[in-house]
Amino acid sequence: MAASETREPRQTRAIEKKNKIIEAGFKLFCEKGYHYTNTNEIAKEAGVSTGIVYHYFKDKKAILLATVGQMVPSFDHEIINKLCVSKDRRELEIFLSETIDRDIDFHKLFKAAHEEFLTMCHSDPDIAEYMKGFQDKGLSRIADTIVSNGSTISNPYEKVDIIYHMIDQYCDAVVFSKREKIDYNIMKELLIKNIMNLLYIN
Amino acid sequence: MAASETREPRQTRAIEKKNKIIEAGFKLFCEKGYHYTNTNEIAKEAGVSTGIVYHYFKDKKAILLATVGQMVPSFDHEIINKLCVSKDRRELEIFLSETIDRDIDFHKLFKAAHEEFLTMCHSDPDIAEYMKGFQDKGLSRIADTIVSNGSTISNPYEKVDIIYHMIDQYCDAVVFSKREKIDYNIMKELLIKNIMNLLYIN
Amino acid sequence: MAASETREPRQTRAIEKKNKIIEAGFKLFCEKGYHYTNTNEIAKEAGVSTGIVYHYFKDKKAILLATVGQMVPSFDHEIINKLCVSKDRRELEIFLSETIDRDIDFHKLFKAAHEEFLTMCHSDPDIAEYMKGFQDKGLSRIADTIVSNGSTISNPYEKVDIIYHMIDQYCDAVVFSKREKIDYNIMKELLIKNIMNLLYIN
Amino acid sequence: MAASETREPRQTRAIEKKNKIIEAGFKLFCEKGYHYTNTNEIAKEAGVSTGIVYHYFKDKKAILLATVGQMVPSFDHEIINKLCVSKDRRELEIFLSETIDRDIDFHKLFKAAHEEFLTMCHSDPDIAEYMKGFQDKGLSRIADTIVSNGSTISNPYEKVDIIYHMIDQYCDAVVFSKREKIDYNIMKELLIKNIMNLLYIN
DNA sequence: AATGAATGAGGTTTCATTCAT
DNA sequence: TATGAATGAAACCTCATTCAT
Repeated sequence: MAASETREPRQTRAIEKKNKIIEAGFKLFCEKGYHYTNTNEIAKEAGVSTGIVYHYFKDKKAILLATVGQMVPSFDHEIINKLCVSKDRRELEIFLSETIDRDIDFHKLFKAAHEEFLTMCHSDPDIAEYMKGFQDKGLSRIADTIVSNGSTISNPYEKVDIIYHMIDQYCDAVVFSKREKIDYNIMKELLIKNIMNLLYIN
Repeated sequence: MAASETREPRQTRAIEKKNKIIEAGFKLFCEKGYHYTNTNEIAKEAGVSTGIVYHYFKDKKAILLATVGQMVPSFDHEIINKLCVSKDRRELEIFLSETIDRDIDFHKLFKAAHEEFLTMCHSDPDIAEYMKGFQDKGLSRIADTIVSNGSTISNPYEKVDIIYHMIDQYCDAVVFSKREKIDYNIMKELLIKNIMNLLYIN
Repeated sequence: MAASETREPRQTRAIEKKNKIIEAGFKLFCEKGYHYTNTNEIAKEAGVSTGIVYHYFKDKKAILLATVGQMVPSFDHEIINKLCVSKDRRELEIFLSETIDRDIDFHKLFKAAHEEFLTMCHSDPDIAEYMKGFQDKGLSRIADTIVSNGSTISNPYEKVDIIYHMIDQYCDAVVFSKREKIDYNIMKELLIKNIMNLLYIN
Repeated sequence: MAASETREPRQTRAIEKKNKIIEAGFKLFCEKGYHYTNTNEIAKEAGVSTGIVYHYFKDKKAILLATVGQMVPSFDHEIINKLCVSKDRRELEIFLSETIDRDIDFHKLFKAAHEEFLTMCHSDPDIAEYMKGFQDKGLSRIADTIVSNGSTISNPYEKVDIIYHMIDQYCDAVVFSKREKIDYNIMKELLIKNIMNLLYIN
């Protein structure tokens, strides 16, 4: 889909320019939301003309699709290794804690756009399909590795999914909607304990 | 805020008309999303004129705010009682299972609008404030009752929050983005086990 | 088709406004051509706002379609009566001459738009269909009357068509593309003689 | 004017390239109309770059002007000879019939573009001038030959003009806008009879 | 309280043309 | 000569909101 809707530039300068547009779009989507960002602003932010935006992207939505890659936290090999290799509970807890902290920073930057994107999945089938594929790949890769590493963890696909969203939700709450009666440090501890428990549940 | 932005009609017919508008707005927001629904459509769906919409609501956003009440699942007393009173694990698990099933139906109807609303919380302070209050009230009421009932559950506010979002997330996945590799029945079992564990963690 | 693409206003003032838009569009299409006239200009010329244009017309093309009625010379009863009733050749010739003169004036006003419209028939199926129907009705009405009046003229449909276009073409030449070597008075005489001949050919 | 607006390339390859552009433009103008064809499409169809188009042509209009030569049927010597030399009515009628058939094929290919071009004559003085010269030359050449051949046909310029447009109109109707009530074979017969009559009218 | 016509700023997108390479 | 990325004015159209009735 992306291939038919976005022009793939060969030359380095062109790639840079395309990336500039994606970055500009991403930045503005995060700051103001997709619907409150117009294409002229994206062009201006990217330092290019309006027209060139439509040279690289079929339409405004195609820019949004191109930013998805930046909106989903990269499930890098570190996470994967830690999760399945490390058998030391304490080590894993510390790692989870660090991951959560990193994810909070990520949310501070991208979450608004990410969530709007999720929302649009519900009204726009194109986006839904695209997003689903993207998240699937990321989460499945983690679970796949767990499986292929011969871990004893049962139902890894289901667990990884649950854990991912628990962390995601926690970070979102910390960044955007701190409620008075909640102690977010305690909450984090509970979260980690709960995740640890989930991992080794049968 | 809502009070100052929406005119409260005294007469029954007027109230009915206002409610019709809210319902129409809610229906369309759910079906198409806030930004893809225009006020003329709302008026037509409600069977009223364009002008009268602006008699009852300050602007389009005010209609959205008025629909929030319908978007958050009612945390009724049943839930509250079961959660804190029941000490029988098995009974509680069954209850959780039923609650999840009910919540899935709720998602099928309202989730799209609900999520868009959450998204807008991030870019629109008015909405953020309004929404926070709303959710706060619902979730806090549960935790409050747990506390006042002398339950032995620790950190009830944090736990209720986590549990709420875990269920929410699960329902969303079931309704909107079923992933191939995931068995949602197993996932549900894991979820319940995990919630049970969380409740009695220290 | 017209019904679904144009809103039919009930109230007199609204009808007047709609007509103003049609007139404005027509005027500008004649002066500058359809493609060189933009909707803002039409609105301004009509003394209305941009938005209201799209309240009455689905899109710019719908305005064009609405102007067709004014672009085709009205084949009024006078023409019809003269053509079939009058058996006096001399009288008919004079009448043809007058008709041609009147048609020249008509061309001076409308021909550019008319021709552009014809052109668009070739690239736009909607317009083609609409135009065909319109011209069909006008020309057929003349031929129908000839038939129903028991005239001795054979093949009236074919003849009326040929004659109409001969006159049309002549007027167009007089108005727009006078060629040096041609004496348009002589040409007119030839035309009339030829038409008279055609009418009574077997 | 054309000379000053288009660069005349000396080298063969360049000439070929220019011709490719003209052909591409002509093809697309015929298929989609001038206003619905953009220069990028022309370049792509011609297999050249966008930029080079503007090396050979001052602007888009210049491409249109360059295509005119292909849009007017070539009034070749055959036609001319037949028309004036042949004194045999029957022979002439057959010839007219064949000419009309050939012209129908021509219309199938080129009429849309031709007509659009005529239309533009009315709004664009450059095109008007250019076109007038072109058609003038073609039609006048026929009439000139008639005159120089000592034909007895009176008012040849006027007659050739009328006849040309009658045929043109007939072909257009056959190709583009067949009306139900008309029998185009009968119409053709009438046309030929009428032309024959016109030729020998005084 | 009610209507729906009217407004007009602003959005997305196109495209003839230019320019750096 | 040749490329095709880049420009940016301008086009069409939408829609939240207002206003005359």
